[in-house]
Amino acid sequence: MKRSRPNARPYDRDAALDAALRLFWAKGYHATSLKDLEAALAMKPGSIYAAFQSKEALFLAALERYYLRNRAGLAARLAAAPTPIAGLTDYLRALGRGELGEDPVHACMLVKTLLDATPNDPAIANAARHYLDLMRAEIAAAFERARTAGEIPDDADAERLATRFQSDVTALRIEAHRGTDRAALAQLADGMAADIARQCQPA
Amino acid sequence: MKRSRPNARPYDRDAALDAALRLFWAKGYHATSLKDLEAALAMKPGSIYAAFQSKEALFLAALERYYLRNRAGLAARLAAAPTPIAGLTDYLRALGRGELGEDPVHACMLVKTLLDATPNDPAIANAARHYLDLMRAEIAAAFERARTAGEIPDDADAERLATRFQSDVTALRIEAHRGTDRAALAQLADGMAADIARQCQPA
DNA sequence: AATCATCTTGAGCGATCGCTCAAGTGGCGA
DNA sequence: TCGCCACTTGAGCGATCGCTCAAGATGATT
Repeated sequence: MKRSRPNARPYDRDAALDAALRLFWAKGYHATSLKDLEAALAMKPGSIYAAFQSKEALFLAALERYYLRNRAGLAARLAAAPTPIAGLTDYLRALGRGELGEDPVHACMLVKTLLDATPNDPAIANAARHYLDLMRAEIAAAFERARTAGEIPDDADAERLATRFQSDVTALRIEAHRGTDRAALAQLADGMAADIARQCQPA
Repeated sequence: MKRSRPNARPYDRDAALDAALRLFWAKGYHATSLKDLEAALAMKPGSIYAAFQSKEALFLAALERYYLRNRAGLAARLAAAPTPIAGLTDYLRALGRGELGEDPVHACMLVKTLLDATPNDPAIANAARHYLDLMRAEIAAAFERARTAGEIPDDADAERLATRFQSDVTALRIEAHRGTDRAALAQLADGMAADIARQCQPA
């Protein structure tokens, strides 16, 4: 929207947002300084403020980007699986094996942001909460699809299952961030996936 | 150790550490300023630096305090329960009902610290990781006790169960921090407790 | 009451924070 | 070829950061 007139070497908004995302994800909002951003984005402070309105706005843009990617990653796994439940449990198992290509840090950026946010940053905390809600809704929708497809019992509680699934994903990512070894991580993910699958069987 | 000579109105080290713990827990290390600490501890900067060596050292002292309390809380629950497994599952259920008297914020301070720490604060990240390891060992020991008491099968993997249990606690606390309503939280905790109990039954 | 060791005080240090804006740069149409 | 104007630049703003230390306050001892 800024590039209305055609001249001057433009900054690469996409690449800049990517770099900002990586940096914010790794260091968190508070610990990331403008100096850090200048280096990572290869932009001078003036340019950063011309392109994005403020450090907070840049963070929010990066967070949205993270959310969209996360959402797409889950959707891709679900689309590739034969059934919704298979897709969800595959997602957990892949997460435990580091097969989701999330290189830099491992804890979920939404969770990191939620825990890092203070009452001084209401916009940031609200954004993180909102995206987490959207992800949970996405998961719940998958469980709903499983129900209408007859994969899980009619009386299964999709909301409850989604909450549990999201908790598992959160815990798994934190465990990865913590540095738990690959074998234990895979074992943990498999256990979670098995429990989710079990709860999807008729009682 | 500082109070070797008996005079001058002394600051209350215990109360100061408590206030620091509450503040750091709520805002995190990076977002807490010396100004905040001055207000919370009712001490001037000079006194703070005389009593504790630095902001980082004060944080580490507060974190240790948090760990000791957490440890004591778990031990109390285990001691009050008829069996180790009953104690562990009770702990989860109590956590889901907010019966552990952890007022201020709800996410685990060790996890918050782990996620907030950057490579610039190696001491802080290491301390958080270390305390988390100690807590996991405490949990694993409880599962071991359950095994020698015959409460769970001989071939049960106490380390694996402890990892899973700790993940559940982490996720549950984050869910509470997020603001999930009481009913859903209790439901989530009950589901986790049931799964743990199930994994403790012979195959 | 005077002494003295101890502890508290708070102004303010240098560094860094997020951010601004006047000056400079460079691709484009004429 | 040259003026235009969108865009970038970077020195540096005021505020705040973590922290220091000379000076003052305090209470036990004599």
